[in-house]
Amino acid sequence: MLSNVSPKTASPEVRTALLEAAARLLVEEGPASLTTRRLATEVGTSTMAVYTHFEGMDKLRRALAEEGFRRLAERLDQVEGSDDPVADVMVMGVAYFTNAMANPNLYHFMFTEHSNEDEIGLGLETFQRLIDGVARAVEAGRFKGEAEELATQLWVTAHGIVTLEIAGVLDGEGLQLFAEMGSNLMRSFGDDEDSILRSIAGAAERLPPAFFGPEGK
Amino acid sequence: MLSNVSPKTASPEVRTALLEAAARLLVEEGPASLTTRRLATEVGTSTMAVYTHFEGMDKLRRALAEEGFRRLAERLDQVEGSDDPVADVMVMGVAYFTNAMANPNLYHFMFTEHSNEDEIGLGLETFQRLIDGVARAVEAGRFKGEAEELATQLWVTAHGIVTLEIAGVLDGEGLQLFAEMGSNLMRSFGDDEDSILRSIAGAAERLPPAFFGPEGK
DNA sequence: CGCTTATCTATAACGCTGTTGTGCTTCTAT
DNA sequence: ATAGAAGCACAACAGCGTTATAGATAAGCG
Repeated sequence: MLSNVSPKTASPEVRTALLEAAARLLVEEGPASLTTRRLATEVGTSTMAVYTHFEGMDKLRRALAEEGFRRLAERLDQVEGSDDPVADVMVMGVAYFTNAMANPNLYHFMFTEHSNEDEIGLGLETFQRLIDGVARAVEAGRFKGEAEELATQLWVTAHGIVTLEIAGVLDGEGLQLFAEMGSNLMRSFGDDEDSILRSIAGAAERLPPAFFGPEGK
Repeated sequence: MLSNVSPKTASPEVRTALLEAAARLLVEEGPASLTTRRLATEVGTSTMAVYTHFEGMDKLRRALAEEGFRRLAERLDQVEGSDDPVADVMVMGVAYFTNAMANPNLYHFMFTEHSNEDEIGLGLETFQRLIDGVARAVEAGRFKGEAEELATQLWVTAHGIVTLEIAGVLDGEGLQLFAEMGSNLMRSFGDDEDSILRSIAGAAERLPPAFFGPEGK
């Protein structure tokens, strides 16, 4: 490899390129493909770039986990609020589930890679979207209780289903199970059966156009 | 290392020693300590033992994941059946949660390492314990529905809480959350509030003696 | 402009990893 | 007793993350 045209100080985009290459490799080829030499080859640089723009593979992997949460937050932000906050939460739930199942390697990575103690609150900013949605349902009188507490129960259910589905023990019935458990959960939140059924119908109308399909690749 | 007294064909216990050393290393020092050379040193042999008794690190890791499910099943089998099947399920739930939180590295490993397609039903034999417990509650008229379906919902909830707790986002309130969500879940299974409260009281009596504490190490 | 300084990078090397090949030792079976 | 098989130690391979070193370019300042 000849040392030809090489920018020196003017290359903050190498960091972005590394991160995007890492995300693509993780999604398409799995975590084993995340090596310094492979990343360097993909970006067209040397392994030193990993140490210049990150502090090593550990920090790069952590940045990649954050990128995963950032993409999930972006997806959740695409869910537009309506006059039915419960339907909004349902649509967010489907977005969460669909996004996770479309990129299982990335989803698993997000909840695995921050095993280190520092900055435990990795996905909390993303989780705030769900809390806000639940808070609107509480304010509307549909849910009774503290928004964060209720949102946590929804998160636990979604996360449990997604991870077990990824592990291969749910035989692809994860989304259906999520709908069932989600309905029961919302009923335990104080919403009445008829309202839930109407919100399900309303949420269903917002889903079929493959709104959450694009990133299915 | 001199080649001194070395049994040839009469050593099926080397396989067990490797597996136990692997489990101990995983629990005490984390997944990074699972290397061929480290395992060989721990057992007092060479790295070739990994290839003699397993087919390589991949198969050894898979066997270790199975060992984790085997230990979990053993723990669940320690829960004695009583005349209150719902209380039995509650005690099993606490056993599941406590066992997982006592060895988070092993628990995470169990659901991660079978990423390969072959033999997806790794923990299904273990899961059968929960299904049987739920089936007794159904037969007793406490729960309404198909046992496997209800057990799956309990498993999803427990797994979601455990994994999020391990990830560090539940601030140690996992067990309390599990009790709350578990109660709501059982109520959605058709059990009435008073019966649930009585079963909780009955289950609580069987827990305090640190019945699930020994393996807390 | 000329010079210094800082930043980024390529190359090579270190110790580590999983894996494989080879040969020796020991047990089993005929 | 002899032939075969099986388990093991040792050495070597490519690949991994990481580090040290030196070269090349950009920016700052007289």
